[in-house]
Amino acid sequence: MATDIPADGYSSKRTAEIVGVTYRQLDYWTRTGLVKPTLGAATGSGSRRRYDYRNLLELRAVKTLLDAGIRLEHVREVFSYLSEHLDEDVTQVNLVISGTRSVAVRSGDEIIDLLRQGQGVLNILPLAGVKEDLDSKIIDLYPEDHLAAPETGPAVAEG
Amino acid sequence: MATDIPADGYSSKRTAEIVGVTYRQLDYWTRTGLVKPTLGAATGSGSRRRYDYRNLLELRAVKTLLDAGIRLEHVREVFSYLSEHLDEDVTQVNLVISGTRSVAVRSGDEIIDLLRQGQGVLNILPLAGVKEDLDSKIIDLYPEDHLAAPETGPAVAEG
DNA sequence: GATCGAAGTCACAGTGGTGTAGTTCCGTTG
DNA sequence: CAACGGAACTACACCACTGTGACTTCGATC
Repeated sequence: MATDIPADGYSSKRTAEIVGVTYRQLDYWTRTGLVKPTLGAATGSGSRRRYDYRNLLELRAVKTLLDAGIRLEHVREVFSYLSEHLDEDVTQVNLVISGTRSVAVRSGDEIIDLLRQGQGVLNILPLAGVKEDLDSKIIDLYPEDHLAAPETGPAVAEG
Repeated sequence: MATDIPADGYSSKRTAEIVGVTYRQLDYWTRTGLVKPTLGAATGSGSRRRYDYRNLLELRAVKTLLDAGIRLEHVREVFSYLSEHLDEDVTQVNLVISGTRSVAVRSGDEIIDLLRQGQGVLNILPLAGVKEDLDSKIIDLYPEDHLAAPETGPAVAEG
């Protein structure tokens, strides 16, 4: 099964399409260190970046936060935390951002608890939605590639 | 009792101090229409703006959202809604921002419901905290003025 | 009507990009 | 194997937004 998943990931252009940002924006984010293309960073003009499925998940979460009106600077702060926790069962977790603190929260009750102590604003990002959006976008754009999906998602790269 | 509350409100400088922003920032927000000093807009160099207690509440909410990393542009969108609902018992309400939509939500259960349908990010601002912070800041900075507080808050202006 | 505090104005800085024009790598062709 | 062509990274200039600091100008008050 594992050999069904090409290991060469996604190109910048394709990643941008899937995530729903411009190439220039993805380039900017990558150059400024917001994301690191797991399967290969750029080494100069003509080299190619390679993003994996997890990168896509991260990028989609970033875009969702930006669309919600959160400043990129703030997303950056939050993001080191988020990227460590995308491994957990993403569909069961809500990301809660309280000021500069972030936590992964599993149940609604926990969120209510946080609300009670709540200083400032809670930003709640249901990660299940992020994954859903991402997967359907991949299938949408490249249905023919979507033949052997691993548990982590479609994750089928271009070939 | 009503006569105990000076009707001339708060000057720009004082408002900035209480809300916890620079004078220049408050000036910028006011010039660009984010807030309108209820008790008197500027009519040219040398004129004086006058903010009332409700303005302070609005401004404090704005600052809280900004501190939470939300873009001013987004705060502007949300704000027309918020300013209409600051009348309700502020200490009982949470402001929930979902995308560009805003709602006032009373109980935690309602928030959980919103989370379930949740597209994108929920930004939750407990307004009780906003009022508390504001009031204690007023008393902090100007204890001698705090003699006749109306139900809406300290609301005692300079004189 | 002088003084002084606050509003106005202008220029500039940092963030978060975007458009365009190279530049380089890499696979293909001759 | 060398030249070619295209994809995609890079560099540079430029934009809007969100301020800030410095200086000017005006209105209220004494």
